Amino acid sequence: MSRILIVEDSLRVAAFLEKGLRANGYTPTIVDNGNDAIATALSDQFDLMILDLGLPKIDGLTVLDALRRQGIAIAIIILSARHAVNDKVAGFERGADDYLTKPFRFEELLMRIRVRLRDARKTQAEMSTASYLVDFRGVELDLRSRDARVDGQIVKLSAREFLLAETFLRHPGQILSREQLLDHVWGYDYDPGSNVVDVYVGYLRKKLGHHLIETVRGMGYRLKHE
Amino acid sequence: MSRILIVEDSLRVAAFLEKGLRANGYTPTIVDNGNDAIATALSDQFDLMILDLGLPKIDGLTVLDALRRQGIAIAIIILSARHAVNDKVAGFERGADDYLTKPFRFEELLMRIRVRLRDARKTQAEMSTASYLVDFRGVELDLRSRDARVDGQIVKLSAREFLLAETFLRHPGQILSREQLLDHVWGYDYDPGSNVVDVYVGYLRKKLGHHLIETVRGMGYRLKHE
DNA sequence: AGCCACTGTGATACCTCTGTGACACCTCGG
DNA sequence: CCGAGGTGTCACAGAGGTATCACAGTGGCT
Repeated sequence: MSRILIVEDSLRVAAFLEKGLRANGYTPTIVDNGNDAIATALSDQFDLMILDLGLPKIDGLTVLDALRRQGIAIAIIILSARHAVNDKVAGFERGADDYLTKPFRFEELLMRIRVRLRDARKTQAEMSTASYLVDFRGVELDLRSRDARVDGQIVKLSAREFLLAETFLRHPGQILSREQLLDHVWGYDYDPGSNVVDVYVGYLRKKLGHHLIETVRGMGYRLKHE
Repeated sequence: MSRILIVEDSLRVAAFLEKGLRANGYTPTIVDNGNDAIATALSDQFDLMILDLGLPKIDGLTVLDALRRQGIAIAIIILSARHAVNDKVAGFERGADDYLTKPFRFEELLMRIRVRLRDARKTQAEMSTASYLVDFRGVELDLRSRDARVDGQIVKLSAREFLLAETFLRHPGQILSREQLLDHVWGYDYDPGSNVVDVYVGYLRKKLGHHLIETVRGMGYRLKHE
């Protein structure tokens, strides 16, 4: 299983990342400053590093420099609160593999992680030819064309609807709380008091069929699995 | 077995915690103020601390700060009477591992304790595979999906019913008094004069089969064990 | 600019679950 | 066999979680 090093000083974001990665089968480790980041990346075997640029004392870019100078080949995905293109360019020039601006949706990060790791198990299946498709009981999602098909019939989904549907199809049978769905589909800092999830589950049901998504009262929703 | 430090000034709650933890195989120690909490946590070897925020003199958050500043890595679960989200965030940011609002059900605390203690030694793989199932004579509870199955057939249980069933299955053959069941399933400050337990035992019998739960007159109920 | 699809909010209707109180029933000791 | 206290069951009302709708704002496209 892939080991991921999270370098992030905000406890809230770090916890969000850890929880999400663990739930998706990765083994995350958290450090909250540049020194530890360098030390840990050098001593331990990690497959990928998620690096926040806005660190106190030692800046993320400095960490990046230090690692690359020492010839550490670990894949690095940069997180940044700044919208400046400068950071993005600077990051790539110093050897980052990918770049993400906060706030981001967890699914987006996951996707990039999968690409970077070329994860033997899942991603290969997902990325190689045939499997741009996610399929579950007559409902297919074509990740490339963003089309959905129900029993062969093409159904148009909006961007949000598609993301939500994808999240459900990737976790069949598992209960997904409103909070989890907000994190994954809307981004981790979205207003928790909103009822968007309810509304969009309603949209999906109308488009994909009412039998597909089940309500688990007090817990959340899930794809029916029988 | 794991040693747990309870930091709680309310005698009633402390007693409730001690009794419950002891009954579940832990070894609890009680202190009722911040000074003792810090001193004990520093001197003794505890695996986990249950920390009430509403302490006199030295506040719980202060205790948390003091311990973390000294590099004590003990797992900490916070209890708080306040519903303010502020406390929750403040707690996490100062290094608490989990958070529970009073009044809480004992089962909920137990669950969190189990997660925290297991975190320490067992790996992710062990947690995700087995042990989400509780099984007893043809009745299964899937803790993750909140499904109940009787001889393979899925039976829908409400949240309360599920909790009650879980409590019985976790203590097969043991007589559980109405008081114990109230503590575990409804919360420690629930009106002791209520007959909810009787009513819900009735619901469970109807749904899971009348042979399953036996009445012990004058004592309580228990899972039949032959 | 005008159109249109999409997104998210707030209000409201709906519905399940929860717990109570009343009452019937059972069991045991006298 | 009777009474008392313990237990089982039911209907109901309140609480609170969920579904749905109309609408306003946004941004892309022509």
